[in-house]
Amino acid sequence: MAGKSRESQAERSPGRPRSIQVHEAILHSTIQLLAEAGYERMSIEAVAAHAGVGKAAIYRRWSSKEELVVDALASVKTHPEVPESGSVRQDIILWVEAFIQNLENPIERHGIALLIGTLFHNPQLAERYWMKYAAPISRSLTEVLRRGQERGEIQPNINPETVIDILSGTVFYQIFMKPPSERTLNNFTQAVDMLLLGIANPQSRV
Amino acid sequence: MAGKSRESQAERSPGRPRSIQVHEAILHSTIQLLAEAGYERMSIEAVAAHAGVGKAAIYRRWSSKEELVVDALASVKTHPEVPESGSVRQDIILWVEAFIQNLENPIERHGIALLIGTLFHNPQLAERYWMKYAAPISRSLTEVLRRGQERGEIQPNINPETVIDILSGTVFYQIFMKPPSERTLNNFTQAVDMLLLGIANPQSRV
Amino acid sequence: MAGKSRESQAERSPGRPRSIQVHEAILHSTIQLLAEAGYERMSIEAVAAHAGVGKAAIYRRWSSKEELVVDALASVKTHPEVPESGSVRQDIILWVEAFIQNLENPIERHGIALLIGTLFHNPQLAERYWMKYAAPISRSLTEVLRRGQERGEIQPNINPETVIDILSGTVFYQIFMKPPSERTLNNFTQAVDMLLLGIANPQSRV
Amino acid sequence: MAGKSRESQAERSPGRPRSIQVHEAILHSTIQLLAEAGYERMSIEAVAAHAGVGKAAIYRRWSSKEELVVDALASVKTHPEVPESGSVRQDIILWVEAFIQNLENPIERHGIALLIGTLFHNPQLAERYWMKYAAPISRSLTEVLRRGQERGEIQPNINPETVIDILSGTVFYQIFMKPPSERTLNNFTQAVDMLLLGIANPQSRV
DNA sequence: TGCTAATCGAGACGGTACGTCAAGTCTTAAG
DNA sequence: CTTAAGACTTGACGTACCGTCTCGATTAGCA
Repeated sequence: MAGKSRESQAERSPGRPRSIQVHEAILHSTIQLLAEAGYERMSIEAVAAHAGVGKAAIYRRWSSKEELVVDALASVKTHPEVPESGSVRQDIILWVEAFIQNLENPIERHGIALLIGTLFHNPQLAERYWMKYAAPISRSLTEVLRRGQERGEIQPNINPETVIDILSGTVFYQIFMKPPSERTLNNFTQAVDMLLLGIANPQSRV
Repeated sequence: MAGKSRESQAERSPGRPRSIQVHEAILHSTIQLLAEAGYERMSIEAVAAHAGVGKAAIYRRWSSKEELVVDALASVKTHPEVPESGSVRQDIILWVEAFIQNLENPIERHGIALLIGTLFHNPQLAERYWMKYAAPISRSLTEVLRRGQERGEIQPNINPETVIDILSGTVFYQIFMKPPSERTLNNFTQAVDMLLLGIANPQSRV
Repeated sequence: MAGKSRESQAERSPGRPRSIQVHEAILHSTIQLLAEAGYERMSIEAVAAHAGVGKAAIYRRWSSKEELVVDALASVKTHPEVPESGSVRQDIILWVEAFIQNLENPIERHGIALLIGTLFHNPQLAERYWMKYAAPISRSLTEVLRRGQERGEIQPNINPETVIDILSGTVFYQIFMKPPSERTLNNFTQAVDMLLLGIANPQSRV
Repeated sequence: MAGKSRESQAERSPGRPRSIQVHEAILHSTIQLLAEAGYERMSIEAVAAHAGVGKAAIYRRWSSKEELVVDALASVKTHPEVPESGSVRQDIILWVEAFIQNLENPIERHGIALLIGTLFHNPQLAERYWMKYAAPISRSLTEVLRRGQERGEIQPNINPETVIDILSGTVFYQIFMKPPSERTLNNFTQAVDMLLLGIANPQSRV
């Protein structure tokens, strides 16, 4: 009655199973070469050689360079801490600083660059990376804002998502889009204060 | 003081002069193929064939694919209007909308994607494109803010550059980094209002 | 009046002409590696490397390994001498010896082996090589037989082509098909005499 | 005198014995794919798939593609009949015709082509195939000649081996080396008669 | 009736070579 | 000296097999 065998959850496929060592060696080498050379200059062939692996082992798992890199980038994602200084302003500043520090990592940078280049003609891929990457960061700031609202520091009707867009965007813009010569990282605090207090003249407010 | 350079009368090099038709045909084909295929999928060979031109004619003018593309992108840049509705809030919203509309153009998108990918390992190139691209957009918003300060709608001590970073960043972030499924373009107005009025609770302000 | 230009016989195509040095380097390397490794073990990649040439330069000229090798083999063909000892028997023996000496060359051997393997599924290719290879050898023996007939040593109604088939076949068979242990090269003279005098018992002839 | 080998009672290794069905399925598939595609285009992987067998099952039995193919070819060898028409001339002609018919089989052809290609760099293998292939054919003609000598139709001092070389070679040469356009199969009879009667002019004989 | 050991299909493994493609350079003859 | 055309080297691409190596699942004969 119980049938031939119970593949219930496991669903093991026949044949030699794919080696996790190989899998990890590939991802690891991808990350390293990506950080050294950048997306375009990194070759699958070099990854295979560096990982001590045949090219087929890579193509068996990922169908293209893009897929591989996205997976590799996602594999090094770290979970951001939720800052807890007691004041929203301070928490937000700490969050921004952590965010910036994160983006100083060359791997992150290549990841973002890839995300942007990919987004246009491969939305599924972009989406996957986004979920793994942006979601945890957003969650962290959402928590900060929610506590701020609980403590009465933030207006209760504020939509946290919009705040996240503004703050993330401000950081991304400075780090990714402005050339080094134009960057003035010190005024992130300025930006946070503008967002908290507004830039409109109180006299002219409705 | 007699102007930037004086190729005016003399400076004529001997031999056959470079054809402007060729120059323009190359740029035109580059733009077209770039919009169709994206930076990586576009080949110089295809550009040459499409323009009815030899590859040498391209490499005589630009030293690499990157240089060519940056020049081609810069060649289609449009000068943004300065909105003049009478109110800063409305002007900013109009500016944001014009900005977004701009980014809907596939060529702009490829340009930005290239900018971001390039920035990391070719700062000079990135800088050049930035100057041609971002400067006019910034100038337009600076003007809006300056007029707002004149009319007393914006606090006088506000640094316009920081405001530009915040607004540009917010737009870029939504357009370039969020996957389509996550985009909520309608809350740009919300973001503008947050920036104008602040998100902090007035009771808790110092 | 004479039209655009006179490509009458020359038919020069535009663009950089193919380099004869490259052409020869490729053929030369092919021959060498073929002799060293044999057809199957010889790789196009190795030929390119050995010739100091890109793979594309090879594939621009020949569409496959087979084509290349056939051309390379044909390029080293030598023109056999027509022996002139005064007696047909001696001439034939000399021809056979020259033939055998020829087949001792590893390049010839690989060529023949390839010819046989190829013949079945690529008759055009086989035909081309045959014409360049076998025709001169046959011509040489035909001449020997013709002179034998003139001198009255050979029957006048004998078809030279059949004689060529018999003699060439006998040699090929020994050299190519018998394993070394079975080869008895010394009895080629025996074979020539059998062919000259016949093996049937004179008493039983009609 | 107790026979060639005595694996009869003992010699049994433990574990599951090798399946004869598997063995035969492999050989059968090899023959079929070999006939369809030729030696080089036939892949072990395809043989395994076609036979419904794992690659390991093949490599457990044969150490390389060459070994497998040689064995497969030998497995389809047929034992030639000894013709008995009463006259040597007729017997030889019948033998030649049977030989030719044999070579019309694509599997034979691939076998011979492989033999020739292999001979040069793998004499042992070639020898093995030769023994299984050529020996029975030769034996059949030797018998014909022996009977001819008994009946006084063939000169008693004729070395049968040399005759075999001549006749086999003539056939091989026409079938394998001449391209289809050059083949004139009808003059095999001519060749047999030349060999029987000789081509030299009786007047000029010693 | 189990135990042991070699088998089985399946398919992943490190490699090697394939034939294709594009980048950027060089070489023609024609203008 | 520039032009179009196209050959050049270089080097990566993604595919196909090779011969080897695991997997879990069968099979036999020996205990």
